[in-house]
Order: sequence, then C-alpha cells, then structure tokens
Amino acid sequence: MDIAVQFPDGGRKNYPCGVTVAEIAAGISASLRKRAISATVNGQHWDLQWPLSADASVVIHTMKDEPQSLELIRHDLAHIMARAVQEIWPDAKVTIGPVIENGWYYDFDKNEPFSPDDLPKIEQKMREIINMRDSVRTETWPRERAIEHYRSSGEPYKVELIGMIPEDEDVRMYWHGEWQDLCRGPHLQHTGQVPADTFKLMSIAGAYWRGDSRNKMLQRIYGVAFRNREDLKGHLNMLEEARKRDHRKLGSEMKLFHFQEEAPGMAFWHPDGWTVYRQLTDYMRRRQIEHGYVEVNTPQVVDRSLWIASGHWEKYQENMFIVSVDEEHAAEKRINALKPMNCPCHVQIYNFGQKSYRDLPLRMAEFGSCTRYEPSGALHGLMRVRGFVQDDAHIFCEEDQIESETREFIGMLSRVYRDLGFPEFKIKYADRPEVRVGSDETWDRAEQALIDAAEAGGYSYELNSGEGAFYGPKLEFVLTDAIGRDWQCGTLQVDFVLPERLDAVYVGRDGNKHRPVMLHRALLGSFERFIGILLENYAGRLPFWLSPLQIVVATIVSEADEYARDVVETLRKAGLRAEADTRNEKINFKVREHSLSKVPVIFAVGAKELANGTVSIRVLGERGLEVAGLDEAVKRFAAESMPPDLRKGA
RNA sequence: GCCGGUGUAGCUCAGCUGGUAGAGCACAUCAUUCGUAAUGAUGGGGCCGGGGGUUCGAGUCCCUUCACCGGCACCA
Repeated sequence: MDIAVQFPDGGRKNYPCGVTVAEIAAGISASLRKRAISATVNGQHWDLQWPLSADASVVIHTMKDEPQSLELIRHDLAHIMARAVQEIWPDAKVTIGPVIENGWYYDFDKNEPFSPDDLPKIEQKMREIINMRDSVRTETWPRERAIEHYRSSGEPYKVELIGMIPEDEDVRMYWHGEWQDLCRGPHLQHTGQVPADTFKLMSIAGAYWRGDSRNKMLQRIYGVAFRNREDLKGHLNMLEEARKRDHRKLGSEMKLFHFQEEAPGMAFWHPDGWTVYRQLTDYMRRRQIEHGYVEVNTPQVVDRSLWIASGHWEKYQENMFIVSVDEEHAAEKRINALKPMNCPCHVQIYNFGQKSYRDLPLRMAEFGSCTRYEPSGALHGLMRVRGFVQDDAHIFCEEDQIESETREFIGMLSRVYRDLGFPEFKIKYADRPEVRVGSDETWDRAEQALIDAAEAGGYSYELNSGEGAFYGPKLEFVLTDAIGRDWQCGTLQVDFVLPERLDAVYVGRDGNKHRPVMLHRALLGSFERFIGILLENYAGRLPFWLSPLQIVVATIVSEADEYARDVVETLRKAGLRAEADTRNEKINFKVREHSLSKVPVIFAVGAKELANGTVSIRVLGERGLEVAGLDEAVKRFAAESMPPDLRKGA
C-alpha cells in the first residue's frame, strides 16, 4: 500500500508504506541525500531513518536550516560527549543531557568529580569520535527489554527514566557507533555530520538528579556549539563583553561599593555609589508622591509574636535573622527577628486608629530596609544580597478597586522603567496555585481584575500557570536590558490573607466592618539589585543625572588651577557634581584616566580658556571637542542633569 | 545549603618537584607646564584569607574554617 507525501513546494508523491525520509531524499537527488540531516514530518522533527507509515507532509532539512541543524548538532554533541566520558571513565553512569540555549549539558554519576583539566581531554576524545564518522542507528524497544538492558549494563538512572515514559509508549534506543543511549531523538546520520571545531566545553558543575535537592548530586558538563566557527567566536566574545559589564567588577573599578568577609551579602556603599543610590531613591520618592503614596518607616527588629501572627515565623523562618538578646545581661528575654519584609509592619500602621472606606485606597510606601538570611550559595554581588532596600508599598483597597489600582500601578511602572532606560518590559501573569487559601469566587474576581487591568492598559501578558502566591494571583514585570537579558523587577500581588491574619478592617458605606484587600507591589524590586542591573545595562556609563561624578575640570597648565577651581565652584552652585583635576599630569593622561573611570564630561582648561572665560568640553564616547563660554556650558549641563521627572516638558 | 574551582602588594597576576616573595599598573617623592585615551627618574609597600598539622624548614604538602567565583537547589 502506498502513502502520499506532501512537499513544501506543493509537490506530492506516492511512496510505499514504510519508506524513510532518507530514501525519499535519495529519490530526489544524491546530493540532497548527502546534505540532508533531518526532516519535519507532520510538524514533528524526525530522523531521516524513521519509516513513514501514513500520508504525511515532509520538509527535508539541511545544515542551512538553523533551528533544526543547531538542535541536532547540540543534541548529537551531548551523546558524543557522554560516549567520550564513558570511554575515558567506564564507571561514569549516564543520566540526561538536553539541548539548552547555545549548547547542551550532560549529567553523569561518577565517583571522582570532573576536574577542569578533564575538559580538554574530553574535547579531544569527542573530536576522535566525530572523525570516526560512526553511524547513528535507532530502534524501538518494548520497555521491559529496555529496562532489562539498562539493569544488566548498570545504568540505574536510565531505568528510572524509562519509568517516567508513559506506560503505553515504547522506548526509543539510539546507537552512536557501539555506544548506546535512551533518547527521544532525532539525531544526525553519523557522528561525522557534527562540525568538529564549532563547539567548546565550558564548565563543570554539580546538579541534583532530577533537579531535587533531596537527590544525589551529579556531575554536569556544559558545552556550547554553533554551526560555524564565526558563531562560536561571536558567542565567546559576547561572554567576554558580559564579563566586562559585570556590576561586581564595575562596582569596584568605579569605587561604588564593596563587600567583605565580615558581612557577606551586605554592601558597603562608598561615596560615589551612595550618590547613585540617593539619586535613585530621590527620584522614586518624587514619583511615588506624584502617584498618591504616603511614605512610612517601620522597625528593623520586631518581636517574633508579630511574625507568628503574620505567618512568617512558620513559612519563612529559615530565611530570617533571629536576634535574641544576651540571656545573662538582658532584663527581658525576647526573641526578635530582623524584618525580611515590610508588610506586617505596614498593617500595624494601617491598624492604628479606625479606617473608613473613605480612606481607601491607601497607598503606603516604604523604602523598607530588609534583611534575609539567603543561602550562602545564592549570594551574587548586588543581585542577590542579605541586606537590601525595597521600593515597597502596600495598597489597602476595596475589592472593586483592584482593577483601577492595578491600572494605575502599571502606568507608573512603565513611566519609571522608561525614565530609567528600559522602554521594553513583559508582563507575566501567575494564576491560582494548587495549594491556596480563599474561595474560588474570590480568586475568580481577583484574577479577572488583574487581567482586565493589564488588558485595559493595552499590555499583553504571558501566563505563568499555577505560579501565583498562595494568597492571591500576581503580575510580574520583566524588563529587557541592553544585551537582551531579562530581569524580573516589578511585582504586583493581590493578598486576601494578611489583612485577615492581622485583622485589618475598615468601616464600609453600610456602617459594617469589612476586610480591605492588600496589594503588595514594587517596581524596582530592590535598590541594590536595580543598581546592579543599571550598571550592567549601561556598562558603567550611567545616564548623566545618575552619574556619581558628572564633570571633571582638568587643567592643562598649572596657571589654570585657580580658574579650574572657580569653574568647579560654579558647577556645584548649579547643582552639578564636579571635581577639579589640577594634578601635575599631561592632559592626555587625565583624559584617559577619567574616560576609563566613565566620567561623562571633561572640561579641559588651559591658557586659552583662562584668558577667554571658556571651557573645552569633551563628552564621553564622542569624538569632537567643543569650546563654550562657562555660563553657557553650566546652563547646558545643569539642564541635562535634571532627573527625568523634573525635566521641562516631562 | 550542595558539587567543583579560587584566595600571594591597592588592582591584575607570576612563584617548577618544600629552602625563607616577584612583575606590570597604582601609590609617594623629585624633575617636567605639557592642548584631549599612558612624561621620565627614584622610592615605599606583603601575617601568601584564618586556624591547626607534617617537616630542620611551608606561599608550596595534609586537615579544618571563612569568603569569593561557576553551577545546582533556594529566591524573586
């Protein structure tokens, strides 16, 4: 019996049932047979050697088809690497090895962990395997046979993996030469189809079996692979670029902050770093006032009874710094905790005195200094710290105000992100998790309100199914930085639970007591982390208004020293952050040094400037020089130094 | 927290199989007054992350601890 095959060019042809795509390709041309790497059959990515048993649409792929060829190259390299590892260390047990962004990884269970010196050896072995041009073969086995095979060959992880394949499905087995692996496919025709010089093993790492920290830790090797050497080089260059913008490196180079052993995860902010920090908090404070927030400040150290009432003691204790006073000397033996979050304290302020529906919505903001005991392995520069300040607020409102408050919030957030240089952001919407509190009707209303508000603003969102907080759904705001990385910063969470637990009430129009809804929200997340993101986004070249040192007045001859100091004085009076550089150095030296330290503007002053009352202006990253009268220059940069919300026309 | 790696001058790093610490930059002093990305000379600077051990002798070997880095887990 024949089957009909539909080609992408509209052509149609009949073939005997059981024909493989390899045979179809061979029938079209010998060169296509040779160049073919895989096929998309009825929308699914297949091996060439897989037989067709029914009518199908077939697209034959060659190395020119990017997603398919990259997937195959990386997937085959995962197998080739696993084979190389097992050839070098026969005791290593294979587990899983998926394709990931830019490459692949493979996890092994091996008694002796890999060392970095092993990577070149493995790479070498992989090239040997590629050069063998071993054919790739696949078969479908009944699961019992496969299980038996892996039991007898001492591969317990494969046995466990088969257990995860649905009962009614057979198991696909692949061979790269003699080496065998359980795999869904597809794969290339032979190992020689993988380019031998476009991959690189990058790193070794520990990883828990099946991603669960209760399981054994396996040894993982990461690799990257591309279709050609240029792409690999480009990728490695990109990594190098990313390293250059690492905020930890920039932070010490620019003398913004440092960390030290005695206070892991807690930043020491230096004068310049703190200037940036203050510019940002000042800006946020003005925006918040503009958007109808009141600002509060609450205690750092709070007795555990409040954390018990809020639920943190039970749910969050292992992340809290618990503080108990010295038993011998203390008159009262309390157990306190440093606050990891501000919400319970904000409810205390809300609860002070009576609230009426007329007070709602009440938008209560705090630049809340929080301390969390983060696991040591999670710490990462400013991005993950133990002490940080959130741009936090809680909006106490009635249920029917959720939508308008959400819309108002997203409006503020998009304005702030734009001001800070992130015009693009995505929204993720996380709906009800399996384990939750509150009635389904309440959830229906809360979810609908969030969606309506997002849509009313014309924002599209991505569903993050079942990822909501246990007390309510949330929106997550993800911005994209200059080199395409995503950072989740903003969040808006609907909370019905905390008002209940901490007994927040208001008197409604009907004269009865009601529960307010609480919206937890942040735009930047934490100032520490956001400054880290800013530094990486701008590669240290912060916008003028955020720059710690905005203008250096550098002298060319010492006769101009006095004039330089006068210029600095004038700049400072105009609100600019300026320093004079009257050191006994050449102007070349000064320009180089200040440029490297990313000062946005250099005013050079020499004999001419002194005589004419002018400055020679050099803007970082620009070629030309410009000479201007001092008054004009001060006016220009004073205007440029205005934060986005204070600019004329803003 | 877990796996692996790293820790030497302010910074970047060298220091072979154990024999008593070195370079460049930075810093200080002096000379130089110079026109937009490195002027020259001279000089000072180290508890080799902390603790313990082996040894006649430890930056080097062993144990332990802390921090950092790459991941995993966590978190958002």
